[in-house]
Amino acid sequence: VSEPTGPPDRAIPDRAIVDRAIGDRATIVDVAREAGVSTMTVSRVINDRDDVSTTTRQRVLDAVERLGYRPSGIARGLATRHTGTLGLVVPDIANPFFAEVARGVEQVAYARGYNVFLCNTDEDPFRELDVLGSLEEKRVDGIVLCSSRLTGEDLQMVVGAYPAVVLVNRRASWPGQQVSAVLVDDVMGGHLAVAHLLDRGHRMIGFLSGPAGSHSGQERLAGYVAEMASVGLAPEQGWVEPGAPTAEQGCAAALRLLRSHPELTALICYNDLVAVGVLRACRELGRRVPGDLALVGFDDIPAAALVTPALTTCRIPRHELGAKAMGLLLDQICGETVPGGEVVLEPELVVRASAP
Amino acid sequence: VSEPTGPPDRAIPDRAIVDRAIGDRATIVDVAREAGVSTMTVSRVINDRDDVSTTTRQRVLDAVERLGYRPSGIARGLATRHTGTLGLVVPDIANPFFAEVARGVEQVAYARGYNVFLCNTDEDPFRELDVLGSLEEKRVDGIVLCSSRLTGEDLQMVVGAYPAVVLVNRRASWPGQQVSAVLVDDVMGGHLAVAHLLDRGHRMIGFLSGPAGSHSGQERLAGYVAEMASVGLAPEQGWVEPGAPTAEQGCAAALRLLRSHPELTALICYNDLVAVGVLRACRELGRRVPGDLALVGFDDIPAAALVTPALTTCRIPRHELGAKAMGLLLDQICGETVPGGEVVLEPELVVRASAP
DNA sequence: CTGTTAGCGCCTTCAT
DNA sequence: ATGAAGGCGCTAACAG
Repeated sequence: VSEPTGPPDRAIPDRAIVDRAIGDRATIVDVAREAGVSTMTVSRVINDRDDVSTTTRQRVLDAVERLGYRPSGIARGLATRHTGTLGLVVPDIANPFFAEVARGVEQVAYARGYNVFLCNTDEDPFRELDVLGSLEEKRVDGIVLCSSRLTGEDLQMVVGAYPAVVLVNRRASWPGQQVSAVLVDDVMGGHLAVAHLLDRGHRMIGFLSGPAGSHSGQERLAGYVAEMASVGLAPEQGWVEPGAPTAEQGCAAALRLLRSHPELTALICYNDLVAVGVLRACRELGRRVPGDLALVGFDDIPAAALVTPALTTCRIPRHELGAKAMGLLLDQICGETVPGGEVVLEPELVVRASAP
Repeated sequence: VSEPTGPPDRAIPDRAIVDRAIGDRATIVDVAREAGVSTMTVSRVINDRDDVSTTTRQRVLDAVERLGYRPSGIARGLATRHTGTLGLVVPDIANPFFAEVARGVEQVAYARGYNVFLCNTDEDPFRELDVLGSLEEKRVDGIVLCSSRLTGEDLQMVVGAYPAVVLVNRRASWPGQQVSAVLVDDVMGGHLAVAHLLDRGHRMIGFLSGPAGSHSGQERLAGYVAEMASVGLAPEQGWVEPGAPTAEQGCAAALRLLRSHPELTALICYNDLVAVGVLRACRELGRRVPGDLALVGFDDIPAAALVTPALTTCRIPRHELGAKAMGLLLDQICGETVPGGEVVLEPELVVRASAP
């Protein structure tokens, strides 16, 4: 089990400053006094319970208004043992993929009255453990954990520390325990891309498979191979070329692949960035897209629609990924559902100019 | 003062579920008993105070370890009146601009031991008030508020409700009170873009000014006019064309402008999306970029480097915007600084192929 | 150096 | 329909 780097020292605010805004805040006692009732009655009103007479309720409401009272979620959390807060852990919110996942997460949480803590991990397992620890101290009611880099062992400990956990883009289970998860069917993505190209008459279809270790890359490749096989095609070994998932490396990989295998009439790319690289390579080689080479990417990043020609691509439902994850989490927290549920989302082919 | 739509009902988790993970958590009392000391001593140790003997400290630390104890931030918050949590309010985290701001915010907060709540407003003032209210209930120590759509009146109330507030992209002040803010010098952006083009020999420089009501659009335009004037040039009225900030409308606006003023040799665009639209228009008109028309955008979105030709653009320091905002906020919370400080960040010209 | 006492603001249980 | 007493887990202010 890896050790988290110690959490940074908590800054202790100057008392005077804090008191300026917090010190003179009205409490439930003030409201009770102002309304001439007990704190219990105030509590009943602000929690919207029905065993309070209409007139009393109104008196309390008026007092609340007059004093500008806001119940303290902190005190409430201490008393009820649930905080109405959740954690979202992502590698990097500046990555548009996770930004959209976060949007889905936040939207559903907001709709159901929860606030969510945003934590970035920079894909660093130590940092991941660290933020997870801070969320534990904050006593969140549950967490959504995206693309965790934790070892199985660490992950098991983490899962045990929270009332509820949902994984995004990762599966995990141990004897007698399975963690809820939301996943994308990447094999299906490979299918879709190939099927579209086959349908347009292509037979010589290459594959830029991305980083060698990528799980989704492997799955997309599997879908490609299977779909080719379904029409009796066995892609040559040399038709698959790995490479880092950037435009630069995509260009380089495409140059290698297209020079050694000029017979290819279509290319499927690990993601849209790679596809953009292929566009560059083709310009260099004098091959026209889609005329001389059809191109299908993955992800549907914003730039996919902006480059020329616009990219046909396999869209991952990022927003839904987040929304579904939060839905699962909240159902679990509310006890409507037991942990271990799994949702697999299907990608969708967006047809644009690069492979019409 | 506008009314917030009522906050959604808070979901109350099923007791049994919550107890599963929270109920049997070790408390400071357990640790004290295990270590054979008082709770106060444990408190001193976990708060890293130095008035504890080394041997006692070790005994406590061992007990903490053995019991897997984690102090409750909730209980701590109630006792100390500061929670170690902050709020970040943005229009839409899926917008890459705010995603990068958020990254900067989170990074600095993390480094100083704080957790941040992420809230989206969808540019809806009602929703903005609503999330602000929820943050108030959570007793955050401060907030960073991006591109607020609130009226001055509402904003004033909001600012009074928190220990500390920093505005991004908006200035606000009242008699006797000024709110801290981080801003971008858009006038300077206009200067930079024009200066670069003048330097390359352009004189006939048009401006696609974006949405008519846009504040930053106005400022950029002012910078453009001033810089042109500085070399004795007074752009014709017709050289400035407004339009929605999308590729589609950018293309349309460029078509209008270039057909009515074919003499233009360079164009400055409200943002990169508009610039992408201009690229399309030029393709349609058979004008080459940068040969027949030089192009400068704004923002430096990821796609700016991916399109062909890659866009020369005025980069807004988004990450720094967030980082500086959080820095200001924390300094204020710690009492190192008084409210009202203002930081103006300067954009930076990124030279690429569209205006080499 | 260590312990005791008294809350922080709210909710739960049990009375009335 | 309303109220009184006690506790959630932790820390501040004082003792010793």
